Amino acid sequence: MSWELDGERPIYSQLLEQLQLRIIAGTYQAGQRLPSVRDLAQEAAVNANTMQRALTELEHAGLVHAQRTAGRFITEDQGKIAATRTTFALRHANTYLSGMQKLGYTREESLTLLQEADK
Amino acid sequence: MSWELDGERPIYSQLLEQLQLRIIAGTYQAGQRLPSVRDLAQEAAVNANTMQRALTELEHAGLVHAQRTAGRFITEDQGKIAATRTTFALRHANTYLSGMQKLGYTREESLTLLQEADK
DNA sequence: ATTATTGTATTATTGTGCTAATACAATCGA
DNA sequence: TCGATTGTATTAGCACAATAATACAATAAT
Repeated sequence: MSWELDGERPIYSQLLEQLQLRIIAGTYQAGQRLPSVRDLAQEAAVNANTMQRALTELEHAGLVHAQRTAGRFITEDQGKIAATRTTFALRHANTYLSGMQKLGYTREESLTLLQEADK
Repeated sequence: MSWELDGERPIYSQLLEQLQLRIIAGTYQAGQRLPSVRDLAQEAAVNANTMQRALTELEHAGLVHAQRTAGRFITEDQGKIAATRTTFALRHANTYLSGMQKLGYTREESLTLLQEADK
């Protein structure tokens, strides 16, 4: 899995988001040990400090916990992971609906458009 | 109508987006004259240069055109405005679907979630 | 004709995200 | 025991968004 980064938003913020996604998607399993800050930074072609910042925020979110010198570990709380997934999904839904509303689309129009939309 | 700005993304980018929205929503009608850069800047509590940058990009998008000393005017091409609206809507739809896909939701799950979602 | 307003350009300064290069304390492993 | 690896902290420098303060040419209005 690759690290997709654009110059639109702060890198640490994008890293945080993708780390959360990997936990939700199961790329990093519950209880599993994460690669070291330096390894993750190198993997993402990013400075170690920037990755460090993302991991610190990820820890504030309660999805990982650091053990001084042993490394970082994904939370074992499956419920927390599932809750995060739901939170993300609802946020996406609200973002879509409010965005469409600002364009003058009704709720129904927003739904029907989605059924036709293809990538 | 107020100018909602957060510190997440560049201000000029948010201004551009909201200007586009106002044109799409009809707050600024086709052919209508825009307030001056300085007035718009003051209204948005933003530096004139920042507003200027947003307007320049808006002009690149073809939605407005500047007349040296008379001011800026919204395009009279209704089709272009409508096309912009559709483009925005499709982008929202794709953003939603791909975002949900990254969370592991199927297309159907994404649709049903949306039907239940409330603000 | 003169004045005010328009878009536009220029220069300087500030704040911050990001990189870079280390340094240190803790502890796991050989 | 001792070296390697861990998370963490610190300092410096660069790039750029944003602010601030003007300045100028063109032209609409009076």
